[in-house]
Amino acid sequence: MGDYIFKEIEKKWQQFWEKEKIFKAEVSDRPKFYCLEMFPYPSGKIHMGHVRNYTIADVYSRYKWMQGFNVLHPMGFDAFGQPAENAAIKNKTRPDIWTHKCIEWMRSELKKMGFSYDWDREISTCDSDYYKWNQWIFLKMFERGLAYKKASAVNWCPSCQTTLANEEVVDGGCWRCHTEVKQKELEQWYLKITDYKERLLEDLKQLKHWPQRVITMQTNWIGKSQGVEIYFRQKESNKVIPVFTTRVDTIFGATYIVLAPEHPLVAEFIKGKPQEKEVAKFIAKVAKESKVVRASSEINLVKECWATQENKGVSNGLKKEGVFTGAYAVNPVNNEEIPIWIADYVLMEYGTGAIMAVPAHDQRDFLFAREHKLPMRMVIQLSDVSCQLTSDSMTEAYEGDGIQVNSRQFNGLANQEAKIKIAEWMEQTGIGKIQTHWRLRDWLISRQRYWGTPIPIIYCLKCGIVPVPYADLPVELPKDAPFTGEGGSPLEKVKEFVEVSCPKCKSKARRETDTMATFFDSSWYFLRFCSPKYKEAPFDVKEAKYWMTVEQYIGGIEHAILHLLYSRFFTKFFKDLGMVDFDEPFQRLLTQGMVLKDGEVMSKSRGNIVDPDAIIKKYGADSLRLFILFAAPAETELEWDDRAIEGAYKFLKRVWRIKNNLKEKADPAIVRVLHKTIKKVSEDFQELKFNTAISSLMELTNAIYLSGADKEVFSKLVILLSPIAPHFSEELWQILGNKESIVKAGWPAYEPNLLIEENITIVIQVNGKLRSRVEIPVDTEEKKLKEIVLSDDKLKPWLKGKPIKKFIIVPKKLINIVV
RNA sequence: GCCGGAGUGGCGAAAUGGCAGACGCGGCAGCCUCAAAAGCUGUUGAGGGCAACCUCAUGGGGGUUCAAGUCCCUUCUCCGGCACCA
Repeated sequence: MGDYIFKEIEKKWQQFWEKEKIFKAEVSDRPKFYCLEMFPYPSGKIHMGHVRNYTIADVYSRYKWMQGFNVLHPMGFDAFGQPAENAAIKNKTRPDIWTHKCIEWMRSELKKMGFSYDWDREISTCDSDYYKWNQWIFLKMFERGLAYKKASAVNWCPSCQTTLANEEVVDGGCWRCHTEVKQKELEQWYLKITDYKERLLEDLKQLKHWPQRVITMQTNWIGKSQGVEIYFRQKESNKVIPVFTTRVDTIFGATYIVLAPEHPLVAEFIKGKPQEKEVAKFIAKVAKESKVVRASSEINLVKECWATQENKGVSNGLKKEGVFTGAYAVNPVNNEEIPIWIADYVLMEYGTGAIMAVPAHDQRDFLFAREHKLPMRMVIQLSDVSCQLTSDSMTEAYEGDGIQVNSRQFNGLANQEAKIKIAEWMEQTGIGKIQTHWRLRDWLISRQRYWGTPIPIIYCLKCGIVPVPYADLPVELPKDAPFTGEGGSPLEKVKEFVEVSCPKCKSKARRETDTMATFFDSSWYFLRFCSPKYKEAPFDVKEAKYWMTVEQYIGGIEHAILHLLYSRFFTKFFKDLGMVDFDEPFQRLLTQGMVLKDGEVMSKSRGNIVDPDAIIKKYGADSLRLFILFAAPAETELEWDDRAIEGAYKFLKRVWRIKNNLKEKADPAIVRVLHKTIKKVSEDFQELKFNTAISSLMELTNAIYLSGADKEVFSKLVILLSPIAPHFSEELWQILGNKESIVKAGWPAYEPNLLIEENITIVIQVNGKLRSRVEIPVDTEEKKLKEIVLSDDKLKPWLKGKPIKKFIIVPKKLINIVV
């Protein structure tokens, strides 16, 4: 019979699946399963990262189909974004035309992989049917005060000519083009994600099946820290200076306080003092250093500059510069007068912009105090009396736990206990207030770009900011906009778009020309997939109730913060609107590893890209799928290997040949191996451990090569292989005489009785070292077993003349004799 | 600096505390062939031994245990996240 001609086979079955709508998802009374992968940006070509991501999801979906679930496995395109504009400038085309061309091409490439999508549910975020609902959601948020406009210094990418969210600044550069990010004062739209900070943090606990590292990253990003705001006063003016600390137990050790250079009270404090000039000079100098350098991750660069310095035991390599203001503050717990300094290591945007400095117990304060010869006082002592710290002998701050000293009525308490007691005492006396600070900031969504969702807002001279009425949605992007590549949004230059009449008073008004960050689009697409053509709302509440939540979500780790945090935020917002009844959209998350070539990420600039299309042409999609699953566990990095893909292809051919040599009746031994394999593959699929599932399928195949298989055994092998190599398996399934798709064949069950072996091999160790093994019937009694073992010739030299101290029996496995 | 994760043959990798290296790639040998390709069968951690077999091996050093790649302590290296966050 025929050879394995993957080209014909793959085309045939792709057409079959599409025509027969095998993977159509419809609400039914069967148990549902929603398997979702992060939808791609339509750049035109798929890369190995897509192949890996979507193959993992596809195998799992097909496995769920075969188990009898009603599976929702949709695909769409995250189609807004800057490359379309860049292409428009470069190729003198329109972004919509370019994007749709890319989508078409990409869709055909995905189809060549044989993925089991319900293509009837395809969405593109750049279609007004979709982005209309972005605008709808924005308006709902606007009504509730969750979308607001604010002037502030924002991250600005000079190359993309647009603003960036904090989450989009990576190592001080633009996440997309890596250009150094600048600060710019602008009026911009924000979403009040901070209103959800408690829930975003708290509900992480519900995510039992998310990778720990994603949970940790989000926790850090939200950055909750609990402490006390303490009210110091300036000596002369009696002005309150609030200071935030998480270490209220060290309050008696505060020997000076430090304000950020931008702190609003600074000017007042230095006025008329001899220090005035020097302080002003210092502030000017700090202001010149860009905020990016001081506050963002570009610190890495600065760190390198300081790397040559001696910085043993230093918590960070930055030098701390500062000046004395000439003013004094009063410590409210002991009325001590302490100097007020200004330093660049205190940031205005965190806490209150002022700190109490405790050099003995904070490393940064320690370094600063040493540099400027400021006093130091121990207030936490080691609990070990034989080993006590003194402020003179310390080479670094002691930040650990201990016993309170020099702390008046709190002396002798453990510092953790004192922390609570002091905080309570401060609340009672009004010295301070228990408070929580957060790292999370509101989400900046304005972009000065064309290819995105227009923000549905109109500016009227009389009425101010006016939302576009729901009935007027969508605010459509004008198709013809001038793409010059010069600064500013092309939308500003489209008169018909900008010039409108006010929806309220009908007078002349101006339309907002900013568009939304594309992460807005992807924050709710998983809900749209439940009812992609719904016309009344972003999604049909009834359909979403059936399909949501997503049982398995699969995508790259690069979205651990951005997309996954925003999606969680939107879900909570929809819950508040009463549209969904759950807190979290994604039950289980798998972050797949990257595909590398020669130890490096595949990229155009490195020139090490392996094109999936070329591999499909040479070996077929099934071999590619098999290889990419087999080469490494799903979560770890995968090294592309040109030779190993050949191995995958060989394996398929090897299975293919079995059909020519089927026996009438297979040996019972092979049937037992089959059932073992069914068990192993089922368990591994459930845990998305495809590499070991495949290796057990290879073992079964090897066993069949040794002793042969009958039709029954071979059919089962083909079924087990079908989620991985679907075209290949459908073809064999048909050759075996089946009329229906193998997807409908059902997932095989294993017979537990067949897994029980009659004879088992027991390993015998002497003093933990392997010395012999015996084969015995499963039900051998311990006494008998002991007899057999002790008469084993191989053991004689090891046991001779030595008394047996212990005889350990691990049932059905191992015996260890200790002599 | 803090928080995660990882270090196992030439390579990708397996191992509920119980035979380390399953499965595959590559290598070597053989069969088939005029030859090649394809395929099939062996073999393949290191060292020693004619052999049966022995010794050593999961980044390093300690420990717990009858038994450790796996648990604990310590240390080194690499990767990722956060970072003058008070």
